[in-house]
Amino acid sequence: MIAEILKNHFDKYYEAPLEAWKHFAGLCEQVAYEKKEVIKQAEKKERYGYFLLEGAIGTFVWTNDQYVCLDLLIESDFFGDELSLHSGLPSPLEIIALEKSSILRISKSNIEELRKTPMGSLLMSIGDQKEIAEKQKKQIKLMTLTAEERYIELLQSKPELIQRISQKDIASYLGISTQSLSRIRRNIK
Amino acid sequence: MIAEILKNHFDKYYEAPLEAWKHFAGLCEQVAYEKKEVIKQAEKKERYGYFLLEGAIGTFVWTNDQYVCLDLLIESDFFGDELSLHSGLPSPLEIIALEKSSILRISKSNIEELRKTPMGSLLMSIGDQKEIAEKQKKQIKLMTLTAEERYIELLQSKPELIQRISQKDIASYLGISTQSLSRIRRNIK
DNA sequence: GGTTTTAGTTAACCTATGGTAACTTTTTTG
DNA sequence: CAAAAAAGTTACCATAGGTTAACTAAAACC
Repeated sequence: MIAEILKNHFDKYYEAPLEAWKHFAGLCEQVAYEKKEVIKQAEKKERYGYFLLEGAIGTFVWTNDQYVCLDLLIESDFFGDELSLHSGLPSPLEIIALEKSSILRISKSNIEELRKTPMGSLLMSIGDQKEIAEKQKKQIKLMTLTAEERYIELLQSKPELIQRISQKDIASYLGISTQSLSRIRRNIK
Repeated sequence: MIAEILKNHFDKYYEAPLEAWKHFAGLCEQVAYEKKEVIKQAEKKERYGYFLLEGAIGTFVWTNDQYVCLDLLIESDFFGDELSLHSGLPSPLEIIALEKSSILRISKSNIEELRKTPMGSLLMSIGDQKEIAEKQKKQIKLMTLTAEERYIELLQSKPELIQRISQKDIASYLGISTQSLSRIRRNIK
């Protein structure tokens, strides 16, 4: 059943038989987080990769005296502090459950196990490429769109996210103050 | 000799015997570009990965009515339109030689060949991770620093780049107008 | 080598967004 | 359920950075 969710989510990128996903799911454990619970602490080493089955999470970083939201996610998708996981070093990223969430996680050692299989290494590579593409798009938006345009774009591309995530976090994700977001919301109504 | 440059550049990330780098170099061809020459055209498919031996290049994209510089590079480093190369689809990225440049390039089929070796797949993965880390840093800077702070940061972290690249391109890379960059340069002197 | 094109500078003005602050609404907690 | 804390709204003012425009300097081209 979890294998089906994984297969279903991944079929658009890479088709593998259900058996393979069952094997994948077998390497994972399911964990539950309450709202506001910390999934990965800042300045610590990450030891897992995650797949969000149900709920919402946010990735944050405290730099240059500001708390910034780098990413917001609602089910279903992979997430994690990939850089820390890969390098084995601590990173400043903090990952927090923004709703009561059900999460699948896979340990670093099982990831390495998986990476040895052709499917595993392909999955990692696809994951990296997806992440690069996402970050490139985000950079372009930050550089070319106004705050209002970025909000409208998010509203159109991820309407459900706007419904479920607090405006505080959405403002931070868009790189603006909560007051600006309030003003923008008023203006476009 | 080219193998030595590659080994030297990569030793900080991954140590491989010179023989392995000779094999790598053997899969590449050396090409020369004049200043302003287009290395990869916008909306075309990328068929190569590149290593900049000498010179300077910039990655640009035309979106939302603006010409944005996504990346600037002086020797020696890998670069390319990775997303197009990996997906096989056209991408809007344009890569341009900003100085007379000497470049090593490797075809998509040779990359696939290389990826089958343990060293090759590790190199690709390291490259992806480096790119994700770079983009994450850039995003954080865009979201937390002012234009002036971003310029000073670049000045300190890559002084040579500031010397060699035109202010037009640096301004675009920093996400500001050339007039603003002029003003900033005057203010900090 | 002179002309045209491109890059860089400066100034005046304008606007989007940040910061402060006071207030209301919602959520959390004992 | 009441009290406290957090989230969201609104208004006012301050300012970083964009835009336009006119000018200068440097590079590219015939």
